[in-house]
Amino acid sequence: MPELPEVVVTLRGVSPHILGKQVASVSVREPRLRWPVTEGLSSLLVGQTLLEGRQRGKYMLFRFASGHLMIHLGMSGNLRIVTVGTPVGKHDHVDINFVDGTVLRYSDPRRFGTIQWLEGLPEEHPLLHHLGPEPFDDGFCGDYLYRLSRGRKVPVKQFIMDSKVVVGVGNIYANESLFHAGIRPTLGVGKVSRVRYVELVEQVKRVLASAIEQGGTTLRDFVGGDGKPGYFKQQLYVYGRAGEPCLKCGALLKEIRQGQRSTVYCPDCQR
DNA sequence: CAGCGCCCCTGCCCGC
DNA sequence: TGCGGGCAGGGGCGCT
Repeated sequence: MPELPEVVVTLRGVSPHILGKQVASVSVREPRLRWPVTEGLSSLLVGQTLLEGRQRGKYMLFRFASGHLMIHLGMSGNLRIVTVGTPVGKHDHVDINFVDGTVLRYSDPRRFGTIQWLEGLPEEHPLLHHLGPEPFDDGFCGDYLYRLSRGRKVPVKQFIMDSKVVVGVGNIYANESLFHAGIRPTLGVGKVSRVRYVELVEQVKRVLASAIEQGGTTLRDFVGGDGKPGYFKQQLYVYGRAGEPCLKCGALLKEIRQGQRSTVYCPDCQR
């Protein structure tokens, strides 16, 4: 589920409940995630105080004095705040228990996520090392995409979903951004003009920002319950609407597959 | 190096 | 109602 907006909103949602608090214990009920949960996580964390929570792409980074706890939600993960003694569900794989009884609970049915302890600089970690700019960075601009794309042939949709190009643009928002920019997802990147990249970047930023904004209001429930925090179904123009009429021009939206993922576009608005 | 296809896993939805 | 197949929003890896 989580695309960048969900990650950002999750981080904002859980942070106030755990920042500045000391870890009392850690339980890892299921270490077999995408990569196994760091061995001995408990002894690495216990006694340390959470100093900061931030995000790099879809990775969340929680800073402690001696390192960072890195959490990725994969496709089906979520984080929420519960209290000690809250019954454990089938997919509640990891708990970080704080001394005041607050629990940061990680849940992930498909186990595509990851929880790793990092020593040293997070940006030097192999999983973060090659990441491109954040979508809201000034460095992510039309000119950047234009220069990076010259001489290449990848379809523009795969290009903007490549984390070496820019982080945080997942399938849904790639579809949506391309729609709003009027660019056909299959178009080879080398053929896209500079002005069109300027437009695309603008749309990526706008679409992500509005999803985050929407999430901030829809999704305040990180606390308590067995809550799946329920992902925000904001207004999507193309994703999940194959065969339905385009909301701008009425033409029927088309669906194709690119890199094992579904692409939906308007054959009239996107060229 | 660029560009593909594969695969980790469970849940859910659809059609029979 | 039960069951099998296909599909899901991530993303690294290994092969050509």
